[in-house]
Formats: sequence, structure tokens, C-alpha cells
Amino acid sequence: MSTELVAHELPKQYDHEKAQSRWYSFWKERGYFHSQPDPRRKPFTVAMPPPNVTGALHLGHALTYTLQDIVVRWRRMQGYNALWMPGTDHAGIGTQAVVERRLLEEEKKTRHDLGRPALVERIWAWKNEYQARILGQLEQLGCSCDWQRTRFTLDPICTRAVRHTFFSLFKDQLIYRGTRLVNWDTLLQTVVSDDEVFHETVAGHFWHVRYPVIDPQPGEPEFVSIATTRPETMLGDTAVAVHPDPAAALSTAETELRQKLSAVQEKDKPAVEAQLNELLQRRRTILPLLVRLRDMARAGRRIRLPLLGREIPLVADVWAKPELGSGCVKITPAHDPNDYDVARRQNLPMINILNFDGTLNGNTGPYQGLKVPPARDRVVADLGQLGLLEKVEDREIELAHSDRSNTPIEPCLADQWFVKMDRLAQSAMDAVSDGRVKVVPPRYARGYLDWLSEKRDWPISRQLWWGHQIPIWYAPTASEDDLRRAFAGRQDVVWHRDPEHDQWLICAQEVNLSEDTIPGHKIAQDVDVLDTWFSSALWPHSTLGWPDKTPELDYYYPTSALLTNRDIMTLWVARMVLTGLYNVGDVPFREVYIHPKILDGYGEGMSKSKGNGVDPLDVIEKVGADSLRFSLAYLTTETQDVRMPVEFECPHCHALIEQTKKNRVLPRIECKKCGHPFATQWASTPADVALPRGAVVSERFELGRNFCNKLWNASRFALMNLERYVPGAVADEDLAIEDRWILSRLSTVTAETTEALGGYRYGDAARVLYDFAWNEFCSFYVEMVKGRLQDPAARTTAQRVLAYTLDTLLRLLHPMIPFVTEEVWQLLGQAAAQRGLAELEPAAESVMIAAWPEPDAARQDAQIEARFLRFQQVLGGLREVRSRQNIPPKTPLRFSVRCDLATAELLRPMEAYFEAMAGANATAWGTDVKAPPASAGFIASGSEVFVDLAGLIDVKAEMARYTKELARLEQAIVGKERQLSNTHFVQRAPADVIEKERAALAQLEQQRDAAQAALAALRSASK
RNA sequence: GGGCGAUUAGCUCAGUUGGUUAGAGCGCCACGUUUACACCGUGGAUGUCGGGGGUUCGAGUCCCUCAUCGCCCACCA
Repeated sequence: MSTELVAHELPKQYDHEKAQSRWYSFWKERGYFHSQPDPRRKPFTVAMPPPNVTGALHLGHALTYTLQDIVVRWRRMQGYNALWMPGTDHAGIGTQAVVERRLLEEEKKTRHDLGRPALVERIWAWKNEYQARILGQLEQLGCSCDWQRTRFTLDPICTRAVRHTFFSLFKDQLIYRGTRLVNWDTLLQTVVSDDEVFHETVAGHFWHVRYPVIDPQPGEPEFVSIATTRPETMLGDTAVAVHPDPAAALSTAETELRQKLSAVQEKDKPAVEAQLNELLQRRRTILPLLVRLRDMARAGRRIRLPLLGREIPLVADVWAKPELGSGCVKITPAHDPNDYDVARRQNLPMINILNFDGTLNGNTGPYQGLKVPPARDRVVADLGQLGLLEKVEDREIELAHSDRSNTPIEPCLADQWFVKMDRLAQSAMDAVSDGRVKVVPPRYARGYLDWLSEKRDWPISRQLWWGHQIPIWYAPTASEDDLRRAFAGRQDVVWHRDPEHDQWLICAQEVNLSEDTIPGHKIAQDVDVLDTWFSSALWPHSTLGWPDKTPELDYYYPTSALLTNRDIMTLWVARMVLTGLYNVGDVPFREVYIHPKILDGYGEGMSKSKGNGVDPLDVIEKVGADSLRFSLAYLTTETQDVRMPVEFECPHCHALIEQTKKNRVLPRIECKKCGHPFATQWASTPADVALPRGAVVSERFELGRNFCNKLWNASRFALMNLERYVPGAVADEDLAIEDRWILSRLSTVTAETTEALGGYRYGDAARVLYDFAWNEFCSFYVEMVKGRLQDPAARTTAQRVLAYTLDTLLRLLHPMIPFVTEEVWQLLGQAAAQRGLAELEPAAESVMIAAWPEPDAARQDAQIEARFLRFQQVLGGLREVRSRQNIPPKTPLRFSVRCDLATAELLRPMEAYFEAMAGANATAWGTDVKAPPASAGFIASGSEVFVDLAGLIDVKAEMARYTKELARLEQAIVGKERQLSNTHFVQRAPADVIEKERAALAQLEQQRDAAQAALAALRSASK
């Protein structure tokens, strides 16, 4: 079967579906994705940020994994032993929450109805389903991960790493147990870390309440006024505070305001002045009272807490700001971070008023058992009845919410495990400051350093059932001697005293302890699990087998690069650095690349809950994985997030309907074009669900689709014309001008692409290749080589250069668009098994393992490129004249060129191309060429081109054009002359710039003269 | 309150160290199926480069300032 025949059978449109299934399994079967340590080769390692098993992948995942795959494929082609380590994350809170929600919806059961083992079993089932789905999606994207090494953060291998890390940290006293104020999620009933909390503005109230003073002395106030946005917390109040030196505090505040007043803009002054006035007024109105209260605090006077009747002290503390509210503040240490600090300073008791489920506990007397909102109403009502409610104001409040459940956070006291951060955080800061870890783009290093510099201890326990159970056993009754005896000779057990609870804390490195490990005493394991980030923090080394000194760890660690999202820079990246340093003694990766985020047309992040999320599988189905990948790479620029307006696609008529904030939450939408309704992700009624679903899509991906199809068709052309290809070295003297030109460009493009990829400049790499492939290879090289392919004498060389160029282009594009390049590579292999210029090489069995091209400086030829540019300018001018004069494409043009002999020498050999590509025949070249009587002219690189328009011309139109052109030229000339006669410019600008400007002026003058001449000629011709 | 980023054609974005007449894709207009491609070809129209100041011979690019949008951190009893 001849090549040509095969090539003619190829479809005109690239069939992505077939190529994807065919080549992915081909790569997998050949083992290209698998990497083994090999001391003879340099490794390149990327640990995939493990996606959560909470749900399917979205477009943001598609972006990050595409960018990772591009780098990995590129480095693999460069000869590195590339390992892309895949896996998934158990995502403690998220996954348990999803499964619990389903349990409640479908079976009306809570986790307590099921019990721990049964719930965990359910979550495993969920995990298995979603992990399979996620890994399948990664395959569809074309990811070249080493699937044989796939890990899950609850795998035995990861569990072992977690246990060893916990053990060491505990042994080094870097893990401790303590009672601290934590963020309590009352829905999920667990602690969440500060980073899992977001603030949202909600409408609330500001209640002003009076607390009675006990036995007020003459001249003392009977009440202390305080204000609060959370009145129910008063049940846990243990003091009321007033500033220790209210006068001084007010003066400081005044000084600050005055400074601000002098610095602030004129229009903002009134607001600041108002603040100042209020402050000055305070000095007269409430300062005496505050001073009085301060004295009372010093005298140890007490307050009666309303409703509960408890006696609480009046304390002097700087937290009470005299410039705010009444100047006095209630202190609820167990439920407010600032009050907690006050209580520690003032040695106040801390009274917890909450149960884990968000109801009030026994410390609240009659309010016990109520949830927070009704308790708040009752407290307010009761205070009102007692006449202790001074006033209520409406006010917007920034309320803390849990990321995970979207419910308001209740700060409360709890026993939790923490990692001491001071030393560890410093080590992670140093690694970035001294460049052992390079952050790209560098601006993201700042947030990382700022966050770490706070060195806040890391709360690592979570009140969940899904995760790594904390490897601590409590021994409340045993003595230290009992422990010594029970664990004699064991290196894998350590213990510390817990003074707060009067018990021993025992940590076991690997093996679980049974409850009767210590004769005569019961011990019990902590029921909580570790924060998910505790295990993810170990990902780069745990997946390589740490704590064992495996060949993998030795060879692949530190990994080469981490590519990720900016919002886990602190949660994850920082913690990987510090655990890597702590466990392995080296950084986990040399570089961190932070890529942009995908936003919708309104600049909002995409999410399922907003309804603006594009499903990558919809895109892959419609345009193919290559198109998705190429489009995403093209859009990935350094400074900007990817903004992507999205549309609904009508499943009936494929019309695109713009997505708005309104229609994106509707369960059904009626197509504007065909009128038929379709369902969205919100469909819930049976009628809506029965409708066909309208996918959320974006036109942005057409860029990639068109490009892939263009490449496909250029390849088809090459394949059709490679019949009877004879492999062989190409002699330089056989090269035609277009050969030398395309080879020169190819070398430059190779260098540019390589450099862009090295700097994670995906957008640049995509642009360089897009422009080269489309505007140079397709639009010029392929067009120009057509003639020679029909010419038996020239055919062989033309075929060889064409095959070589396509070969190189496929390699350059492969990391971005792996499937179509492989499809073509295989076809090209059938047509031309050996390819090359000076040296022939058999084609690699897959483009995926072909060598990455090296730029060949010897092929870069500035002269040829300059010559080609002239050709392109003349060609463009000829086409423009035809179009402007409305000359039908089939009518041949005649043109002559007035130019110097050198230019004539350069361009004359290209006459055939002017004919083929512009339907224009050259009639004369040289210095003495004269314009025909009726002609349209233009200037290209100093040469004057005349198109003979005898019998064709629309004289009036052409005259009008020249008149307009003349005006423009005159204006430009005046501008240039002015610039060149400016003595400052001539004196100070560099010589080459002045030279350039002079040349530009000369050219403008030449153009003007030519236009004048042409206009004159047209005038006389038209008479 | 602190920080980061953005603002360039109708839309989405490029624009190296300041240097000719600011570019691309999509969309729009005109013409066209010429043997790879209509997911195409050829040509065209469209810009006070967010506003204002400054530095400079020269500013989309550097500095100051204002405005708008987005994000992050902190915080308001």
C-alpha cells in the first residue's frame, strides 16, 4: 500500500477520540511512563499535588496537571529520567463531610448511627470510586504519570511515614498537647485551622448591655456598659476590663488621628475630623467615668454578671480601648481570641459554654441545651426584661466561617495537639531566603515568608474518623516505673508527662499498643485523627519510601519542581519544606512554580457551587485533550489569571448561550435560538432532570482546536507528498531559499521554545510554536514547496527538508499536544522512516521518547531571513493591490520593480512564488524600471513596486487612496523632521537611534515622492 | 488597616533592557472553495495603552498620585 493512498484516506478533520485511546494505551504498554533509578542518567522528578478524593476533577485541575505534564514530557525528551509521581489525598474533613452529607440525605442517618468502623468503610468505598474516576480523568488528559507508583495518603507506605514523623517530633518535644482556643466547626464537630477559616460580612447587631456593679459606693456608677455582637457569650464572661490608663490611651489615639489628618487626602479629611471630634468629646464625657472604673478595678471591686448572677472582677487591661464603645469590654476567655489573651495576662478563669455540637453546656444554667441562635434571642429578651439592655444597633459583622462546612465558627477551648513551629518555620524560611528553594514568580515568596514568620503553632488534631489516627496512648494511672518496665529495651516507644491532665502520653513509632500493654493499667489511644496536611506535608519523601533509605529516595529526592496553586503556598508548600528538612535533611524540591488561576468572565473563581465551572471532560469530548491542553498553555501567562467567559451549549441546536450570574443558577434554561429547554447542574425536579443537559463550555478552547486541526492538515499535506521518499543526507547546495529560510527559523524557534519552557513561560512557548507552525510553516513553507514537490529534479530534497521540518515541529509540540503529534509521528514513520539533514536517524518508535531538538546555530541565517522578509513584503503588497482594486483572484497581475541590482538578484529567483502565491507575474527588475501609465504602486524595503493596472484600474479609487496616503506621509515627515532638528535629541540620543530615524525619514520621503509621481501619472492617464 | 496583581481593539490577552507607524486570537466587513485545511485562504476596519502629574531628546514601558476590579493577610468588644 503506497503512502499516498494512506494519506488521502486520512480525514480532513483530526479525530481526537481515536488518537487518544490508541496512543495512551500504546505509551502505557511500552512503559514510557515508568521510571526506575538509574545512576547513569539525571533524574527529573515532579511529585503531583495529590487531588482530593472528594470529587471529580475540574478545569483548575486540568490546568495544573497539563502544565505539569508539559514539563515532564519535555524533560523526558531532553534525556532526563523523568518521574511524575501520581496519587490522591484522603482529604480528611472534605471527604468525610461529603460522605456524611450523602448519608444524611439518602438514609437520614448521622455518623453516630453508623459508628466509626462502618462510616470509615463507607468512606473507603467512596474513595475507591472517586480515585478511579480521578485517575481516569488524568489519563484522558494525557498525563504521563508513573502509574505503577500511584500512592494514596492513607496507604501503608504513607502511614508509616506519618507515624515516624509524629514519633520524631514527639520525641523532640516539637509536638505537644495543650488547651487552646481553637476554631470549632459545630456542624462537622471538629477543629479547623486558621487557614481553613474565611470571613464573610453578614448583617448583625450591636447590643449594649449593662452589668450591675456590686454594692456601688457613693460616687461610683451603678452599672458598667459593654457592647457585644455575640450577647450569648456573656454566659461565659469571667471579667469586665477597663484600660489601666485611659487618659494616656486617649492621648495616643488623638496623636495618631492628628498625624493621619495631616497625611490624608483633602476629600477624606472630614471623616477623620469627625473621628477626632468624637474622640475629643469622649475626653469630656466618658474619661472621668473610665478613670473611676479603673480605680475601682484596682480596688478589686466586682460586677454581678446578669442572668447567671455570677460575681466577676473588674480588671484593668490594655485590651479595653477607651476610644471604642463604652470604653469597657466584657471578657469571655473561652470563646474569643483576644479575651483569651486577657485572661492569661490577668489570671482569669476560663469558662467554656459550648458542647461540641454547638449547643450550650451546663455552665449556662437555664440556657443549657439551646443552640447558639435561639440562646442569643433568649439572652437578649431576658436582658430586656431586666432592663439591662441599653440599646441595639444594626451593624455589619465580619463573621468567621468554616471553609469546609460553610457554617459559622465558634471559637472555643479544647484540648488539641500542636506542632511547635518556631524552629521548623525558621528552617523553611531559610530554605527560600537562601535560594535552596526557588519560587517562580518570585513575588510569591513574600507571602510564604510573612506567613511563616508568625511562627504560629500548627494545630494538627481533628475530631474526625477519616484519617491517620493520632499514635498516642494515654496512661492516666500508670507510674513512670510501670512504663519503663513495660517498654524496657524498646526504641520505638517514647513518653512524656501531660501535667495539665496528670497522665502519661505514650507515642509508638510503628506498632499500635494494645490497651493492656502495661500490666495492671489500661491505656487508650487518642480517638482523633491528624490534619490532612500532616500527611500531605510528607508527600515528596513519603511517596519515595521514606523512612527507609530506598534507592528511590536516594535517586529522586529532592524532587526537581513543584507546580501548584498559590492558595496552598502556606498550607502545603511551607509544610512540605519544613518536614522535608526535618525528616530527610534536604528541601523537598528545588523550584516551586505558582501558576495562574482560572476565573470566569466576571473574574470569579470557578466552582460547582456557583455553577460557572467548566467540566474538562466536556471539553475533551468536544474538542479533544490536545486542544484543551494547548489552549490552557496558551492562556498561561506570568502575571494574569486566566479569565474565561463561559457559555451554555444548547444540547439541541448547539447554540451558545452566554452565562450570566442570573441564569447560571437556574435548573433549566430555554435556548434562545431553537426555543427548546435544557437542564443544568441544578436540575432537581423529575421534569427538569429528564431534559438533556446543557454543558458549560467556553469558546476559548477553539483556539487550540483550530490549531490542532491546522497541524493535522499540514501533516496530511506532507504525508500525501512523501510518496517515494528516499532517505538521504541533504547537501547544502541543494537547498532552496525557502528550505534555508525555514531551517533558520526552525532553529530560532527551537531555542525560544526551550528557553520559555525552562522558565515556565507556557504562554510564550505556545505562542512561538503557534506562530511558527501556522504563519511560517503552513502559510509560507508548505505553499512554496508545492512547486518543487511536482518537479522530479527538486522533489527529493524538498521531501527531505519537509519531513525533517515536520519531524522537528512534532517534537517541539509534543509536550503540549501529545496525541496529535504522536498520531502524525506514526504516520510519518510509515512514509519516512529515516529522517534528518546532514545525518540520518531512524525515527524513534514514539515521539514521546524522541530526543528534544537542539537549536543549530549554523542554520540560523540572518541574510536569508532578511531576504525572505523582502519577499513577504512585496507579496503582501501585491495581494493588497489585488484586494483593494477588486481584481478577481484568477485575473493575473503584471508588476515591475524599481530597485538596486542586489535586490533584483535576490528577488528575481522568486518570481515563481509571486505567481503561485499572488497570481502576479514580474515583468521587469532593476534601477531603470519605469511606472506604467496606469499603475498602483507601493514601496517595500526601499524598492518601488508597480502593478500594471491597464484595463483593470478603478482610477478614482486609486487617486483617492493616494491623496489620503500623501496626507499621512506628509504628517509623518513633519514629525520626523521636527524630531531630527531637535538639538537635544541629536545630542543625547545614541547614534544608532538617530541613524534609524534618519533612515526612516528617508524612506518616508521616498514613499511620498513615489505617491506624488503615481498620483500625477494617474491624473494624466485619466484625462 | 497591610500586601500582591490587574486596567492596552467589541471580547480574551501579548508587548523583552524606555527608541520607527502598539500586536495576536476570537468577533466584525469584503472577496474567495487555488488539489492539506471553511476548525480554511486573501485583504480590511477598529486603540486619547484607566485618569492626572513627573523624569527623559523620547514613556504602553520608569517614578508619584488618584480611580476601578480581583486576590491574600490581619482586625473591628
